[in-house]
Amino acid sequence: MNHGNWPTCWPPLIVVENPWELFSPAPVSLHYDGWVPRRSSSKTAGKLPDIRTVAAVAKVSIATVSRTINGSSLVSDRLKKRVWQAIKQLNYLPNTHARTLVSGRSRLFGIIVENITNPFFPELIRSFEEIAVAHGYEILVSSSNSDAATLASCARRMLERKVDGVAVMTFGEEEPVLDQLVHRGIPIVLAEFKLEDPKASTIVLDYATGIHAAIRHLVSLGHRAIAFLAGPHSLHSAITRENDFRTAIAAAGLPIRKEWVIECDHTLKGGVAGYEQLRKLRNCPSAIVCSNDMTAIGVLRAAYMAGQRVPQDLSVVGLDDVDFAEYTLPPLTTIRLSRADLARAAFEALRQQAEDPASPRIKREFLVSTSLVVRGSTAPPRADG
Amino acid sequence: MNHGNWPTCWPPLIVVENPWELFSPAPVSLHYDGWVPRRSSSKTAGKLPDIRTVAAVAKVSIATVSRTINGSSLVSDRLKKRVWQAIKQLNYLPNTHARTLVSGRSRLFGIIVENITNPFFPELIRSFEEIAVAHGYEILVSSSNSDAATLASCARRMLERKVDGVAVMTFGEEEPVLDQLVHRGIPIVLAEFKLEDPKASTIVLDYATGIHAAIRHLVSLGHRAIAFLAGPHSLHSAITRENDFRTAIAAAGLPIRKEWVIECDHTLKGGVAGYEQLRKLRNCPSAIVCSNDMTAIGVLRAAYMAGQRVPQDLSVVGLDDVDFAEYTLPPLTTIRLSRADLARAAFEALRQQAEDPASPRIKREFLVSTSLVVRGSTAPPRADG
DNA sequence: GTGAAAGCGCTAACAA
DNA sequence: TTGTTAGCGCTTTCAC
Repeated sequence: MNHGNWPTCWPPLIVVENPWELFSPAPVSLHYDGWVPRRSSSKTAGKLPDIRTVAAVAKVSIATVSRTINGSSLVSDRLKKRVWQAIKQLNYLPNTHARTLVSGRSRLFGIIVENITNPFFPELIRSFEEIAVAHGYEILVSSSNSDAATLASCARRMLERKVDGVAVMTFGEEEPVLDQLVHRGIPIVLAEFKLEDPKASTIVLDYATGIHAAIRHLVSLGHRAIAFLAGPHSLHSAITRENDFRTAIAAAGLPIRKEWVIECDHTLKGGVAGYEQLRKLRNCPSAIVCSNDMTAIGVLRAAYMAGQRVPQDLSVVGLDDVDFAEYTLPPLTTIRLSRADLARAAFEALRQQAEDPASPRIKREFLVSTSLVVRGSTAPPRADG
Repeated sequence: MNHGNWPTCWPPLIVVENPWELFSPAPVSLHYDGWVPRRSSSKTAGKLPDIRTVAAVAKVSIATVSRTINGSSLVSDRLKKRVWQAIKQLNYLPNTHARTLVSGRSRLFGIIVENITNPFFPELIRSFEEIAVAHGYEILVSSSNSDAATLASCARRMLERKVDGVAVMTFGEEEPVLDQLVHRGIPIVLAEFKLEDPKASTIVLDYATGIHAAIRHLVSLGHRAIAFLAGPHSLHSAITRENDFRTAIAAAGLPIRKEWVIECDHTLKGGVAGYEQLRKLRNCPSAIVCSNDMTAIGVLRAAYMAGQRVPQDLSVVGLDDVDFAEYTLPPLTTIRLSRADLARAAFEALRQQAEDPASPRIKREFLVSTSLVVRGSTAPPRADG
């Protein structure tokens, strides 16, 4: 099979001028003249056209049809044209399951996300889907909802569907599925978790750059009491973010108080809870950096309910830069983690492994960086703060 | 194939106590004693176990393995047990593509959404996935991004993957794909669009109830100048919502000014633009009802930037009640459209058609209602308003 | 109850 | 270049 030539649109633009005509509902009139169906015609009647039907109409062998579809160069232009005409006329669509069965490749990539209702992930999925479709792949999406059993079930289903690779975008909860996936020799990409397996790639997320920039920004504004609402410690990524925060604070020569670092859960609710815990403190910080945007938005909400104004009374910084961040009140200052970059890296990692596993120069590690986006939720602290 | 018995977890709980043990990475030691592989052993070596491997280990025929897997009652308990043991031992997973190829059913449902980055849809997808997985189905997600070509491509890919049905959740842009889907005899469900085809079902959305409640709420608060930020007129649902708004306003005995109904595009940006257009008016309305929550959140943002306070200076009502609505500033009063109900209806419609297409009492129409959720974005208008 | 065997629609190896 | 043919892994008759 010619993997490099899998047509992205159907049929490929080169051959047929307007591929979307294919989908016209016009009744198809077949010209089988002289062709005798291999099986009883009563069985064939009313069925969708298959490769044999196309071959019969185009008066070629099924191998030629297959070669044409797969962009093999071994077909003469004359036959190629006839085949595409027949395909068009019959409104034929190849059966992916059959192709997968014989070729051993499904052109399906799985993507498992932590929680699809966190806007970070739909944006990631959208980018991933766009890239995949552009390369002739389909995607299977699953949301693990941070539950080990669900995650395991996602993985099993993907295995049954014979995906060519899985992007595990759970940011640190992946252990339970790794074994099965790796054991079956399926290419995987992980975010932030290195695995000593030839089929596993890693996307290293450089949070440090963005977090350091955020701290510098806050310090230059005059803040000295900066809190951190961390993500759940079950997530590698949450721990990395917290560590980067600590390093940045230390680099700025600032103290870290134990009670200023609170473990939340990356949800809106968690942000509210974290804020309330912070408010109880005698020495309340003047700025809060959050492990993700959902937490930050929760803080915005809680501060509003408590009558504290952002940014006058309190500065808030998020992390992710979800589309929404621009529309919060006030617009959220946040550390951007590009979904498009992440999706690109994940896809590239999988594609390499799936299409050229033997290549000696496979890239096993991808870097995605972060940067600070300053909006309206940060300002100098109050003089008496 | 026994469709009613497709196991939801693997292997079914009835037979094996802890199915997740299956995924243990423990090296599998095979006992092929006496069994001769059908093809050369060099080819079989290193390959994933298939149904023949299981049959050999369990010392039964592949037919028995197949029957066991599919929950056929024609297998004795003795053999059933042996088969499940072999499956467990080999860590065997059936190949979905092969099953689909021969059975003609993929146990795959497609779901096409308008725009996955609108939080309404991830929530819908999550519910749909949960229900589908619980019934042994897998889902294929696609986002049409309100683009006809993309939509057509989604549909074609789903057709190639031989989905058993498609939920077209684009709320009124579906025409381009309907033909192909219906033409191929695939069951489909549409939101709000009735199609005269035996394979098509419709989910009727009763916006009127929620919209009437919203208008009554606003009127009881004292509002008389109520604007509507509509969705794009290319969407059936947007038009329905607008009509229901007009009816509700008329029912309340209020006037509708032409300039108070503005066509937006259901995005955050659209809400901002709509608000700004409204602000230019001499007789500015004291309340704005929006065709969806994204628009309403955009309005909240624009009003904040313009220095208008919500709800003191302006009341805002959304529609959808996305998870976020509770966390906007102020919390958004909105008309709830339950994603869970919608997902349930969509799945049920597809399942019926897919599993029992001949049934005389197939339900072709499902109703999902709406209700008003009052939060903090509505209040009496200013005395001078 | 159980097994043997015929394909599902397609690709790839081999022939011509 | 083109065609013939053997399966991919499974379900499903049809025998026994």
